[in-house]
Amino acid sequence: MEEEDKFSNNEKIMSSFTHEKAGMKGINREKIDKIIYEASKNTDFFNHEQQKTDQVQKKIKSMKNEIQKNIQKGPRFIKESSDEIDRKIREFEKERILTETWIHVDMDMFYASVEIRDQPDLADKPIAVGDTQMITTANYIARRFGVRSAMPGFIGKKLCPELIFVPPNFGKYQAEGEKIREIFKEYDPNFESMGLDEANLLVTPVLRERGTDTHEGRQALAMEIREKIFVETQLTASAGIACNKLLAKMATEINKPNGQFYLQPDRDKITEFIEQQKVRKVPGIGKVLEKILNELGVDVCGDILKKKLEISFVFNNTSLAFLLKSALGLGSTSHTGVSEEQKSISISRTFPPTENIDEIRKKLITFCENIAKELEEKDAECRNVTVFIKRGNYETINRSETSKKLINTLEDITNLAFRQLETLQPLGQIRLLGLKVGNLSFGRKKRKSIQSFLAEPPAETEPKGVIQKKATSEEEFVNSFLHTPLTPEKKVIEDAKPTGIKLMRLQCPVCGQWFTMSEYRMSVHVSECVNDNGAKKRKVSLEGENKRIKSQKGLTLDHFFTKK
Amino acid sequence: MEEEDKFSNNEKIMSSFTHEKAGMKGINREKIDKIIYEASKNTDFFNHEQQKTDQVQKKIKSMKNEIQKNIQKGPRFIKESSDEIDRKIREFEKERILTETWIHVDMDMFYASVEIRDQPDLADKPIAVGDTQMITTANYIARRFGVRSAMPGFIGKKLCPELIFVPPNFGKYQAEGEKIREIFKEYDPNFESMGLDEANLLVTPVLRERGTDTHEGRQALAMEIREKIFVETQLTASAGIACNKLLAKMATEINKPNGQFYLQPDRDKITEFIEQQKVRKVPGIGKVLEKILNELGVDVCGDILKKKLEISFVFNNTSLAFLLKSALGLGSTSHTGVSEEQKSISISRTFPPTENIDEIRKKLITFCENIAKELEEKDAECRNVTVFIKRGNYETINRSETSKKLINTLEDITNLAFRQLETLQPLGQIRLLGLKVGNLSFGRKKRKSIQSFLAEPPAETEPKGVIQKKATSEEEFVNSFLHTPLTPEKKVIEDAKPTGIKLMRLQCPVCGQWFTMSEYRMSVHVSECVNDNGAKKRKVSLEGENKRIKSQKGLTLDHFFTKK
DNA sequence: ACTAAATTG
DNA sequence: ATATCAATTTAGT
DNA sequence: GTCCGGGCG
DNA sequence: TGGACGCCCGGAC
Ligand SMILES: Nc1ncnc2c1ncn2[C@H]1C[C@H](O)[C@@H](COP(=O)(O)OP(=O)(O)OP(=O)(O)O)O1
Ligand SMILES: Nc1ncnc2c1ncn2[C@H]1C[C@H](O)[C@@H](COP(=O)(O)OP(=O)(O)OP(=O)(O)O)O1
Ligand SMILES: [Mg+2]
Ligand SMILES: [Mg+2]
Ligand SMILES: [Mg+2]
Ligand SMILES: [Mg+2]
Repeated sequence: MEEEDKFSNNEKIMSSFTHEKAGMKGINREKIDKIIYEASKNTDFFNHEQQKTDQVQKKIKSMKNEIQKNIQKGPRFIKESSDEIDRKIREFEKERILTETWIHVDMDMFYASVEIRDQPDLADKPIAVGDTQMITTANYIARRFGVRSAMPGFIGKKLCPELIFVPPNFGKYQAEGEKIREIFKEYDPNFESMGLDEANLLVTPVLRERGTDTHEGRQALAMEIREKIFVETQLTASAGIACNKLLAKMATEINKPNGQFYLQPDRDKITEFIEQQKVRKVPGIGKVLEKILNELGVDVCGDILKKKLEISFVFNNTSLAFLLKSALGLGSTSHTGVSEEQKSISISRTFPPTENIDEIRKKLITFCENIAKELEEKDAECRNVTVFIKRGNYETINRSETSKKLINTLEDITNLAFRQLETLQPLGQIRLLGLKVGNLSFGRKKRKSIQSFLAEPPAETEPKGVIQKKATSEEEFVNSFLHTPLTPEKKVIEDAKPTGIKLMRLQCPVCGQWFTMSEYRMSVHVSECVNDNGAKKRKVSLEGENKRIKSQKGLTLDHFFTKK
Repeated sequence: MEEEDKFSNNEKIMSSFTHEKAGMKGINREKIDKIIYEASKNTDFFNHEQQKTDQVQKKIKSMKNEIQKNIQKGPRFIKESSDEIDRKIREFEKERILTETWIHVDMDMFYASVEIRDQPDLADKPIAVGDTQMITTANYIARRFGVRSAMPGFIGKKLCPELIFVPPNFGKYQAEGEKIREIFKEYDPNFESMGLDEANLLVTPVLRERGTDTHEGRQALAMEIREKIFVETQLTASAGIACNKLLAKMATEINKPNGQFYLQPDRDKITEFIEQQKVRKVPGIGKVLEKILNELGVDVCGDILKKKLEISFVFNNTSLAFLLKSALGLGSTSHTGVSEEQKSISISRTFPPTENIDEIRKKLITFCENIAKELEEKDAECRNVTVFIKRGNYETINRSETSKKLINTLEDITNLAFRQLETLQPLGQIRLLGLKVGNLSFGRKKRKSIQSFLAEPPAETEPKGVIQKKATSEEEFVNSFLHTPLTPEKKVIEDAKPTGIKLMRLQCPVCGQWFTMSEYRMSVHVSECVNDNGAKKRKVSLEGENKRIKSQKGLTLDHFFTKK
């Protein structure tokens, strides 16, 4: 009974492992949640999550309060407010554009897919890429057990005792990512990439050029892109086809994996689609905002319009516009002048909680070395240095300092970093340390003029360094990059969904190689093969360590919505 | 004809020398403006003013545009907007408080008054305190010619060839200011002082205590304060009595000089008063905002309500609220928790335009010395250093830098200042140099903890200084503080206005001294004189240089309006 | 400028 | 027992 | 945090 | 011929 209560309390705790996000309907959710709760309770992590949830609940309470306060201003005020919102909606609606076509492509269970391709024995087993600490992704078999991205491995194992952990090979994913981006480039040289395994392509020009800007033509094009990806990588992708970036992205998930969904560029069709989508599916609505909206009675996007008045009382104009546009299925239809330059470089590591300041210092030194090296590689300098930690109780704290002059040397970075580390003392138990540099300048060109050089402030670091030269204990980073040779797939890949591509093992009459591809695509291959194109590309391989993928620009709402 | 055109163009140039501000009705405005224009045209100053005016005109144009755009949204939108404003007005109106009494006291032609008191020969002549460069104030005789505060002396001389320039004696004004503040303190220990010569007093407690919280009692109290001031300083003051700070201040001017105005705490009386006041009289509305409002058809405060819709389209919520509250005669009725601590210290000087960087450097050094000295005197440190210049064309530019650590030494300040000076190069012709320090900390106490001390960043100044030790060329500062002995006034001071105090030369039967005072006040003096109070105070004199008055907190709207 | 929080893959 | 890491944006101060 | 501009006496 | 000085706040970036 006590347990019961705790659990039902806990149900309100926001979970990152939403059942709304990945592609699986009608799973034994209660059982999964119960297992997660049992594995979570009484941990520092859980405790911290609870505190965060409490904060959010407080916020929600004050929001509800604010709503009541506003409602009590009387029917007149409510009328005025409603009218104002409707006016906004009309404004937004005016900007609706249905004449562009976007295709959003996203690889299926990307990391897992790569691993399965290279170890076909895994194909029919539940797998997770990662370790008992953290799962980056899981295949669809494992997902049926509730296994998710961002779930600690030990919980995944509880949910699915058969679960096999595959250590990540980041280099491979990077390489596959480059391959698909090469393909994207053919269809839209300015494609917007939102992660290694996905991109939004404005394909209106291609469609017009080909004279296939029709319902069928658009779907055929998505199919073509996906096939090309499969040919180049032996990995399946899914796609969403719609008239703007937001809808294209949201459509992608509908027929995942290895499927695609075409949302007709029709006002009514769009409404029908969007109004029944869970708000959490909207990029930009994460677990916190979802929780808030749920508490306001908003479950699916259609509810946003139903509760627009309440929403307008508690969100600022930017957020209100964002939510209304989402609910209307309105999104950016043109390429956003996205700033290409990276804005920050960071490195962080989790370790067994320690209070030992000297250990921390050593780690920080190696972080500085890493960052300094990366700055040099990228011919960059920085002005801001941020040191951040996560306490034993999962509190995170960061301290930063902005230097007046550009810096890039190990010495300068180390000095600033250590100054910040000191401000964090006394440390107590700490489980993560991180270092970030920001305010980047690339290619030490933009020295405005001689004057600014004359006026350059002196270095803010002390000449005498705390630095221990070359403490390169890089054993954390594994060397496991080499691409495992392809093992030919025997089985014909089946696809139950009508949108799936019919794939089969076919031999190229020119090069004699076997491929898993559609018949259409084989014809393409043959002509390519004559020119000795396809084969070469597949030999590309990268060298380096098995680091995590860095320099992936963060996702922003700008990608999906037009600003104003 | 050409001249004509230029002049009529020029009429649109905003003049600081508004005819609305000081107390004089129906003067030969055209003639005055013409003279000012003739003296101004073809000067760098005028050219710069014109550029600023052009900028404002551009802004006004875009505002009018915005208004049109909004109006064209249709009657429905206009209705909604109007309703929203009316709702706001109703909200504001709810907070109206009529039960407090504020008395705002302001010395008449303050500096001039002091000079005339000490040189009674000047009493019947037009005088201006200042020099051919700049007039700080003028007596009422000179004002009739159009002579104004902030007017350059040579223009004043053109307007009034008889004008006599009296060099300022800042020390005296400071001393007189202290005297009146002593008096204010008796009536409201928390009085809010807005300048040397004025203050807002919340006198409700005194009135209640005395049982004189009536129309008559309030006016009598103002009279009493003014009389006391006259006794202590031989200077006349005017007063405004109203239910909030804003109205009290605005009321003060009505019967200036040597008069007072009582605005009854009655909704209708207030409306009648405020709606006919020129907007420029509202503290916070200066020449730019006045110009903008005028162009929108707003001349007097009543027009604000007439044009509230248009105003709401082009001003943000803060400004809109400010304007609406002004128009409603709503102001703060309680003491604002005003931050007492000074926020910045600055020094600046105008000189014949020069390009000589070394001269500038020398000046900057002496400024640094001044500032460092002042910091020491005030037991203060600073973090921000700002260097600013005014170019030959009156453009002003400032460059600032915030150090991570508190500084107060001559060396540190000099180094930061020079770094900023360099960023201003190439200087070109420059007519003013200034130095400001901000982010002040007083009484080097608030060292938060040991950690913050440990983490203190190293000094950001170079040890090797550009400093030339002791370049104390202080010949700019004149030693002219000694209080000129009082010359007894012969004439009986006349007062035409009913609110004026009947003043006459009276001899005290106790001390035998002659005073200019009312009979009522003489009775008070006699008893004071027995206790040897009044006499002593008058002997107080300050020592020091004839510097400008510093450390006078800037005026902010907070003083008059309630926030939120 | 600095800090915390939210979000994405 | 065991809860990532890189990157970005926004809002508050 | 920096810079500009408006405002007041 | 020639147009001050010291202080404050708010907005934009
Ligand atoms: N929280 C995370 N932490 C670290 N890596 C992640 C995380 N989420 C996703 N990734 C990595 C692993 C994924 O394979 C890859 C692409 O993410 P994503 O497209 O969202 O899922 P997925 O490709 O694994 O499955 P699917 O797209 O089929 O739902 O990014
Ligand atoms: N630009 C300026 N504007 C106003 N006053 C200034 C200026 N520069 C210096 N001062 C000084 C001189 C004034 O005597 C003193 C008080 O200002 P203020 O009360 O506005 O005018 P005033 O006391 O001279 O005349 P009155 O109050 O009778 O209109 O501040
Ligand atoms: Mg994916
Ligand atoms: Mg993805
Ligand atoms: Mg005055
Ligand atoms: Mg005054």
